This record gives sequence, structure tokens and C-alpha cells, in this order.
Amino acid sequence: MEMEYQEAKDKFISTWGSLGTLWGINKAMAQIQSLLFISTKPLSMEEIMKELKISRGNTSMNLRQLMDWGIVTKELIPGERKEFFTTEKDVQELARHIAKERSRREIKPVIKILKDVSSIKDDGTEKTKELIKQTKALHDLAETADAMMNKIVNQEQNWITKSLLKLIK
Amino acid sequence: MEMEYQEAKDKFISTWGSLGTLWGINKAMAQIQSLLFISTKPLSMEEIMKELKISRGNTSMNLRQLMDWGIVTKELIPGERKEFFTTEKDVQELARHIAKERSRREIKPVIKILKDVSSIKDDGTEKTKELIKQTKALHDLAETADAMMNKIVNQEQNWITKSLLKLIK
DNA sequence: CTAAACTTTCAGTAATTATTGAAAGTTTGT
DNA sequence: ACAAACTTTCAATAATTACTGAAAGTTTAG
Repeated sequence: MEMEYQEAKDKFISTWGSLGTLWGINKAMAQIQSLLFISTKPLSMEEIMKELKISRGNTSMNLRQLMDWGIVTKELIPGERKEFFTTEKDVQELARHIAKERSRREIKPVIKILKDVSSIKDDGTEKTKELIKQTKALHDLAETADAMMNKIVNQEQNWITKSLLKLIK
Repeated sequence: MEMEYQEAKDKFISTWGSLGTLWGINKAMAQIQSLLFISTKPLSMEEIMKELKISRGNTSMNLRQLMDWGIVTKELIPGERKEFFTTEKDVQELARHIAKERSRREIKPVIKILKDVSSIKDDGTEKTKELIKQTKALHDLAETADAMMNKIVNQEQNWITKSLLKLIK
């Protein structure tokens, strides 16, 4: 398949946008990030609005969320009154931020609840035993998965990823 | 904190249910799965509906989806006319199914598109070069992450998980 | 074959989530 | 201090997604 620049760009933005759900963010947020990710220079709110055909308010709110996630930053360009925005351009670094935030916002709280639930008093009934057993298993799995993800993604270089891959291939 | 069985059960089901989005399924689906996961016996549609206070139609549709995902199965109980349902009880096995399905349904198609986009003809312009470079980086990252996830989760025992954890600690 | 017991489908509706746009707020230059 | 240039907020609205329930479909027993 051969695509023109514009077609490829649109495809990338819409695909990455719809994938947003996979890493827990909404469409507009993901699309703004995509746009910045392939831009050769920082973009202003005006440019983002126009490019993605979304409102000023929407752009403002989603940019803020992206900054909260730590993957977009304000860039002040000397002589310009407007604010400009860039995203983390290094995929490894991007993955690190996303994994860290998801862990903090979603996974850790669930692990906490699993721990609480699996720690209820065993009253000897079969159903209580089952609840404890199953939530404990889930707790251990979630904790292991979370720890692995963070460790893997936190290496400065990706040497460990490469060596791990070899190990398990 | 000390909870009663019923409180702990409700908390588990609602927490796990709201976490559904994290692994790409909806609330009712996740709640049905949770209920089965801590049940000591197969449950009928009637029992699921009553327990979760959801309609017959909703229950039917979500059970089907869970079966499509391969994590819930029909259990025919001799002498009973009704159908009964159980979920995979082993967390390792559960994680395997979920990872496999997510990879197949969501990650693989995105990798394919990233590949297409990063393979457009380089017309020499800066913006085209940037699009190619960044989507290629994303493609490689996605492919590596997908491969790792599948490898890790596909081990019959979790010996490898344990040894990997040691390695990267 | 018929009826009872059960499951599935799907059009309508409800609930949730995202988006707009205009008013309010802020910052900067003169 | 004022006004221009810009950003943020948020109530109203739109779009999306999930849920209901009754009708249609299926299976089983007699």
C-alpha cells in the first residue's frame, strides 16, 4: 500500500486516537498527543484546534490533562504571546510516563482494595474461603504484573528489554 | 479494616467491574465475570440477573461476549433444563486468555497500521521524515511490548515470571 | 405435535461521556 | 490603568454507549 503524507498522517492520528481507550485516555486527548508527536515544531492552541477541528474549550481541557499525565509540556517561544505545546518525542520515555500514571491512578488503588477484600475474617464458610482465595490470587497477580511493568519500563535504556526478550524467546 | 462477607463481595464486584475498562470490557461484563469468579458453583442466568440486578437481555448478551473472550463457559448440569455458567478460576490462565484476546483484537491491528504508515514513500520533506521516524519508533515499541506480554503470559507455570522478576529487581 | 421452559434479539430508552461556545479570567505591553 | 491577546471555565447540548423488556426463537419432554 502506498499513501500520501496527508493520508498517512490522518490515518495515524485517527488510529492512535481510537486506541486511546487502551491506555485509558479519551479520543481528543489521544489525537492531540498524536498530532504533537509527529509535528516538527511546537504547536499553538489555534493550530491544534484548526488541525483537529475541535473547539477551543475542548483543546484547552485536553491539553491540561495531557500535561497532568506528564507527556505534554508548554513551550514558551521568545517574542510570542501565545503558548506552544510539545509532547515527549522519545517513545521509551513516553511509555514510562504512561505506565507510571496508569499504575498510580488505576492499578495501585485496585490492588489496595483486593488486599482489603482478601483480608476479611475467615468465618469458615465455603463462600468466604472462596472469596478470600480468589481475591488473594488476583491480588498477587496484579501486584506482580504491576511491578514487572514498572521495572521494565523504567530502565533508562532499553537494554533490559532486549535481553529479556532474548531470554524468553 | 474488617468487612463482612457481603460487603467484601460487593466491593470486589464493583471494583473489578469498574476496572473493566482497563482490560477493554464493559461494566456488566466485568461484573458477571467477577461474580462467577468468586462463586463456589456454576450460576444460572436467573441467579446472575438477580444478584447483579440487571436485565435478562443484558445478561444474555454479556455472557455471550464473555464466552467469545474464552473466559466463561457453559456448564450443562444433568437433570437441569437451564444453562449454567462458570468462569476460568485460575488467574494465570485468565490473564493468558485476556492478553491473547486483547492482542488479537486491538494491538495487532494497530501494529499493522503503524507499519503501513511508517512505510510511506519518503518524499524528502521534513514532515514526512518525522512521520516516518516517529511511527516507526512506535511500531517497534508496540511490537516489542506485545511480544513480551504474550511470551510472559503464555508460560504454563509462572516460573518464568518469578525468575524474570528476580532478574530485574 | 404441542406446550412449557428457557435463551436470544433488537428497537426504544436511559445513562454516561465528550464537546461546544460564550462569558469570565489572566497576562502583557504601553 | 487600560485594552488587546490570549486561556480557562462550565452550563447546555450532542454523541456515544449501555440497558431494558417484550417479542421472537429454540430446545426439550411428554
